[in-house]
Amino acid sequence: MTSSPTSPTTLPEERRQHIVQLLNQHGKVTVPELSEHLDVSADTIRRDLAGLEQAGLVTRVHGGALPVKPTTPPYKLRRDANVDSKRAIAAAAAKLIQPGQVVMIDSGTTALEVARSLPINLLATVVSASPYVAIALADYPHVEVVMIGGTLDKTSMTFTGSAAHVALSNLRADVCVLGVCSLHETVGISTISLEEATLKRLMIGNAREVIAVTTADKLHTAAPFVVGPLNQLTHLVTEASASDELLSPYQTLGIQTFKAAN
Amino acid sequence: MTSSPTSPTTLPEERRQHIVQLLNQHGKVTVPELSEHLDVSADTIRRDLAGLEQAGLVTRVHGGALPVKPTTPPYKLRRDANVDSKRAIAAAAAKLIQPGQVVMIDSGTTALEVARSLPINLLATVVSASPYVAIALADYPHVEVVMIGGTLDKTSMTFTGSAAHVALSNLRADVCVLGVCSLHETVGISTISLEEATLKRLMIGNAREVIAVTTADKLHTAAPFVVGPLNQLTHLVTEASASDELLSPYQTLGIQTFKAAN
DNA sequence: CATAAACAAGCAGTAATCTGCATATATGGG
DNA sequence: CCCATATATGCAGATTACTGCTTGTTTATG
Repeated sequence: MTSSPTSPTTLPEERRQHIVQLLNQHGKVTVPELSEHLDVSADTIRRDLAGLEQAGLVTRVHGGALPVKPTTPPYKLRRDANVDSKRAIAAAAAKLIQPGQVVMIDSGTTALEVARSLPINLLATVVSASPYVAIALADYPHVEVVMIGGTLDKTSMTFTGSAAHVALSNLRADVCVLGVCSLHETVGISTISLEEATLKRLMIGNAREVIAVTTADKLHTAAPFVVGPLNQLTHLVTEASASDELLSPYQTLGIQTFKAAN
Repeated sequence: MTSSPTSPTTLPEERRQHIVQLLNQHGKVTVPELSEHLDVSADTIRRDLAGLEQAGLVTRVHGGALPVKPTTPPYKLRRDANVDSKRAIAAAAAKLIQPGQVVMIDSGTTALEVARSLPINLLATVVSASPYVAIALADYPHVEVVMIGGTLDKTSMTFTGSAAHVALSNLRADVCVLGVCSLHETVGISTISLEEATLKRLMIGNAREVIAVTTADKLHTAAPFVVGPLNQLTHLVTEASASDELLSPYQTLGIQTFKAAN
């Protein structure tokens, strides 16, 4: 039976890591699916899942496994995380927007709060690729809302793809409000997906001023996909709890830094 | 692609999480509605609800379930009195959507309810110019959401303008779900704004089938801006209360008419 | 009070799971 | 080189979970 000429030896541990990866990537895994994909029997998969649950890496359910944290999309979880500090940051950033400007607002929870913090009578044009931003500004009588269309990326709730790329390429804004994933002194601006990085790069390139809004825990960290160097930022708004030491690299680059009134 | 021909499977536990999510989102859930939406029998739903109540996640009531704590749902569109009849119309229209199709969904509250009534494991591509539709479908694992960008028209909550025009011109859909403003035997399809009429005309022209969804009070009425003749419609879904007399003009045109199970 | 819908309990078929056991595949000592 | 041991895997039978259907009962509503 097991007479495959070259047995591509897959280590058990390697296979288990693969299961965890598939789960995080796909949101769920089923036993038959894994059995076929990894070319082992369903029993082996079940034993793997039992071990992974013991290790706290998956939640075992009848028929397969789900992520440990409830399967609600990542975005909805983040929505409720540190809303207060994000709102304080957003309020500080909103003051930097001048009447009459064309403003790009990134996706991401902090950037969304900036949209919500804008004064209700503001006269402006707001460009965004996030449906939440569009809905948040629907009641603003003097704001013209321009949406970047495309394919919905469900983890970041942003419209992406070539259509978004084309639409963004033909725009020129006064200000861009960037919801930053990670900022690092030497790595620069970075984020967790390639598509996101590409779009952020376009937004930065097509705006005169770039305001980065971020919680303090994102400072001095890095993510896989690099957007560009730090000196493309013109303003940085973060929490009051951020130490001066953390902010000094940005100030030496000529970036205006602001702390939220926490 | 490693796509097997078997239909995408939904884990029981996954389905229960969906129920909780729908409950928090809608403020209430009914057994028939969940049965339709999740594509399982009413008995299974009842068993799910019993288990969820045991776990303290829902409060079981006759006919469905309510949140554990009597919260006021943040449901902005709820002030609309005929939500229930719109939802019934939407449920009937959703049955006309076949797996694998490319579906255009118009803006408007009834069309939005169609999106919300689609079975959760539907495999499809949905094109829309409404941010609410995009958000409603964000949790559908096998639906690709394509957004038509443009300038936000705040009265209809649709993205319009030349950008939307261009994006719609380059699309070809299997079916279009049209939220109709007015239908009249001699005037045809009409609506209240020029921009809306233009976009609806484009959507109709680029879809193989056109399903109009509308409450009965819109039948035999007219609005200022004409979209096109009635015979461009292929299906019409309306309330159970609509008289046969009202529907006969459409049937003689070869339009398939459906009444919601009210 | 009558009717239709919703419910609960039980039954049967299918799929998933669990348990014990036999067979490989190293790994290291004699 | 041979063998004992631990680990990993697959298989077979018993058990459990899930689902839809049927029957009789309860609940809501006009």
